[in-house]
Amino acid sequence: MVRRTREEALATRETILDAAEQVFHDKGVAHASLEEIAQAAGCTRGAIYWHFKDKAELFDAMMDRVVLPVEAMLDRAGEAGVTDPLAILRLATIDILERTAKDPHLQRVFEIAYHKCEYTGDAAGVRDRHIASQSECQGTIEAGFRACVAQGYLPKSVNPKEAAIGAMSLVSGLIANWVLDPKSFSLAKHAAPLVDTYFRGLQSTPVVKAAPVMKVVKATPPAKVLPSRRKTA
Amino acid sequence: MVRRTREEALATRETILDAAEQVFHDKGVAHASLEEIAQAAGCTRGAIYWHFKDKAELFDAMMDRVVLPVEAMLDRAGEAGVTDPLAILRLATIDILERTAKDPHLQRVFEIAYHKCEYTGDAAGVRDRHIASQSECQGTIEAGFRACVAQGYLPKSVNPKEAAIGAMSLVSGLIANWVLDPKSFSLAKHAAPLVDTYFRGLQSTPVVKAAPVMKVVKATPPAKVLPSRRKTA
DNA sequence: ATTGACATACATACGCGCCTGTATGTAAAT
DNA sequence: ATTTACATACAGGCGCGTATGTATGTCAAT
Repeated sequence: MVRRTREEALATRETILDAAEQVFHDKGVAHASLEEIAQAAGCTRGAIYWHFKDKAELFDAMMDRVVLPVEAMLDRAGEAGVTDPLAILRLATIDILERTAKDPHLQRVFEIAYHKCEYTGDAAGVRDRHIASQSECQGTIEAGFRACVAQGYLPKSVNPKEAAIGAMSLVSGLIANWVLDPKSFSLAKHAAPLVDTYFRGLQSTPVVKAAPVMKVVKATPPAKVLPSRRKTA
Repeated sequence: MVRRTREEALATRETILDAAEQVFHDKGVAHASLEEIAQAAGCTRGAIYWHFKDKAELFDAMMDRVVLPVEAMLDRAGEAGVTDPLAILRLATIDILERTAKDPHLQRVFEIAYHKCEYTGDAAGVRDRHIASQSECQGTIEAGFRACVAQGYLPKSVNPKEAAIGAMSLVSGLIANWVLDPKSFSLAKHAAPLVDTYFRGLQSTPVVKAAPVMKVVKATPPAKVLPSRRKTA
């Protein structure tokens, strides 16, 4: 009755990860007990403690299983494209959104990461991991936009870092809002148009760049003082 | 030593809310115990249970204190503007971001809402509340964009709902990413340019709108079949 | 203006369930 | 025979909800 071969052990490990994904999604990470997860996996807590040190390590393993492939994909998109990096960025961005719209696995994990998990001090590893992941992704996209500017696909006035921040925020915001309430709108339908809208905005960036100019006027007279609305108390 | 007048009671209520905000932020909502909150507030759990039914109600009250004013502000922006609704939307959007960049109070609450709180089944009220809030906000913005299209501030080809989804996602994504790691970029500096980028994208929306056209050709020969990506399941 | 009765605004104490971590048992694989 | 891959058993703590205690504020009646 009990299974013991190496591959069977790996199978139960995967089963536990599946169960964790399910229970984390239903109850939230903090409120999920290892007993529930074991029950969902058809084993006991003993099996979980054999494969993982504690809940945090289980969570990490569960995330890795899904996030690592996605990150690898993004990296490949970043390194390969020398021809038309803008199109590559566009496709990669839309691809993530459409992939999310289709894959229930991705949906669950994104929902856990965005809405069922507390980035708190005790499990700081989780938070650091997310930050690092974001930061890396951010860097990749920024490099892409830099290439776009260098090769003339975007105006010189575009700030690559800023463009990357906007793109990341738009995409992560879309995913977070959609998984929170999937019936509020169709991610599949709006993904490409919205990304295109943002990219068109980048292409039409004006050439002002007024910031670095120093001392345009020595002393500005207080002509029309705007009504200050501070004091939120 | 003990305080009993009405206003003193209200004061301790506020103190408890402050403490809850602090502890929720530090430990996460699920991991925060009422004992910790009471200790931070300089009282006992008895006081908390006097003012609030349980942790969920305490959380709700804490959020209300900050969110309600913001929502009220948004509503005012939505109803008032008949002249140039696009400018009003732009200002309101940027205002929320800049206000967030300045107000530590808002920052903490946003960080709690986005990263320190599990939208799980047991406290479904929290999730529903967030969804309702988002939905209302979404509707307000959508109405604004609709007015923009009607008054010619945006092309007819702009889909107001889609535009609102994008705006909401961009803003919430920006806030979520920034509060997660405030030193990764300056929200105050990039807020206005990024919003403007998105709005420029909307203004330059092409006039395709191919969807509503019916039966252009009776039977389309499969000349070049695009890879269909429907099937959201 | 006192006084008593009642409500208010908490503090304290208790019981309970749940969950965690570990220690131990055990049968099959190697 | 030893290790693997779990299942079972045990001890402990923590946090929640509630019940109860209590000192003060409030207010009407006198």
